[in-house]
Amino acid sequence: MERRSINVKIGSMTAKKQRTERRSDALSKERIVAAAIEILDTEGESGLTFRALAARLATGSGAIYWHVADKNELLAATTDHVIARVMTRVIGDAEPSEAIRAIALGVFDAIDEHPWVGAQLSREPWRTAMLQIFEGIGGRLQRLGVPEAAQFDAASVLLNYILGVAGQNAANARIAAGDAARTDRMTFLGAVAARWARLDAAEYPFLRQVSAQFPKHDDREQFLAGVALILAGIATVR
Amino acid sequence: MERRSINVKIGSMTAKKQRTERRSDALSKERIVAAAIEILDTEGESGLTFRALAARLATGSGAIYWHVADKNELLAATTDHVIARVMTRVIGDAEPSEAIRAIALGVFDAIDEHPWVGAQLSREPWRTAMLQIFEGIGGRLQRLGVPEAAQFDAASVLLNYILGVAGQNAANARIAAGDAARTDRMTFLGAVAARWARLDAAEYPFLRQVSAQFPKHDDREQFLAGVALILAGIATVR
DNA sequence: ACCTGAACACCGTTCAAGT
DNA sequence: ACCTGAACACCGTTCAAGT
Repeated sequence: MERRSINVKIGSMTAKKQRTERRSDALSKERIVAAAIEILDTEGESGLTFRALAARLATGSGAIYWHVADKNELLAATTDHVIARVMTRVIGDAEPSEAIRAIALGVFDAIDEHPWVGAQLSREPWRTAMLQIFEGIGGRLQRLGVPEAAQFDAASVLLNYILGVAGQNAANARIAAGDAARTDRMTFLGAVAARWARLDAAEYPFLRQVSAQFPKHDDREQFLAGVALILAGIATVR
Repeated sequence: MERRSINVKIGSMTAKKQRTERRSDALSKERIVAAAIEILDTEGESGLTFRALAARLATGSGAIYWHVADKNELLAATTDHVIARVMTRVIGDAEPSEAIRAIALGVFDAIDEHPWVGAQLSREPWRTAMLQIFEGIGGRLQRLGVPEAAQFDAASVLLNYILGVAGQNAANARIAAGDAARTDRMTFLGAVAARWARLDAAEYPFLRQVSAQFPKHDDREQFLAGVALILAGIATVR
């Protein structure tokens, strides 16, 4: 099948020697995860089916189950993969609060690139991806001098805030993708703002007021502003 | 069908006169939403299918589509219904920061009761449910004296934090429900903590330390501590 | 040990046909 | 106007059979 030629570049770079000596393009969890990420990025969450994945890997759909327990594990593995990359890139000896900002931003940008991660992160908690983020944040809070009794709560606020934003970005991307196939960011925000502006003035005064700033605002900046606000609150207890 | 007798109590209390004069137990969006909520509460998200819903309503599965566009709208309507109840209960003239705490807690408790709401809230944003929460928070921030330029960011942090926690609670409930059918809260938390304690000490020092406090901690208290932390951060800019 | 692909038990959604 | 329920086009998952 000519599909094979596409797959050559998918695996772990070149066809380095596998543990088994079978065909060099043998299936492996890594190749499956890589292919799944490609599908998720290009076709969206609904595009990832075992049939589509099998077709891309030029194999039978049942073969995937030899390497992966089920779709849940597959999705969790793709999320872990994306987040693990982010976290290794973020490792460094920056000043703690700066490091926290870097972690948050790294996750934000990763989700901007792979919106489906935002949904998955919340769906399967206590997996490697979340633990790495939590650990990264918690460690910096310790070095920041947050008293031990407050560290757990402080790390939790930051983590949950990040998860909340992640979920929203995933949802927005899903909506934008569905909308006439080619709605860009600005027109999407504009449409939301316009809808808010049309809301009942008595019932939604705040939303109407805010609708004016909405199209101008930058999600990434607002996300960072939120992190700063939370860090300011944490500074209060140390 | 004897199912009918069950359904009598499901609708809008007693069979008040309908707009149409047909059978008093005629289908309506409200009855469908109420039945869907019952299924979601008792069988979980995966239990809500159009076939199950139709069976409970003693009708054909196609009939539901006369009142509801598709499953997405059905889920959004159930979420709006649950959150709307919370928000009307919360309305009052409490001191602003106290009102914000009440809104947050109201949403938290609603999700504790209907875990699926936590997942749905993030899945379909910019719907009535989220707008009501956002408006409620934003309005109190104004009254709290937060400068106008900071109101949007401040309301967003709080909203996203709530959404993050909501998503986690939904996921935890889903896991607990799957686990041997009858894992209670404490043993679930204990299991998570035990797993954390077993993590590599070099890679996850923070998680290992925190694992000791984890079983003792109260999600609700921790949620409130997070709200307080964010409010403290917001107080910084006013 | 690993892969194949037909088969199974479901889904959401549609739609001709009824009342 | 509203409801019925068979039919359609999918799913994830299993498993006997192959190499």
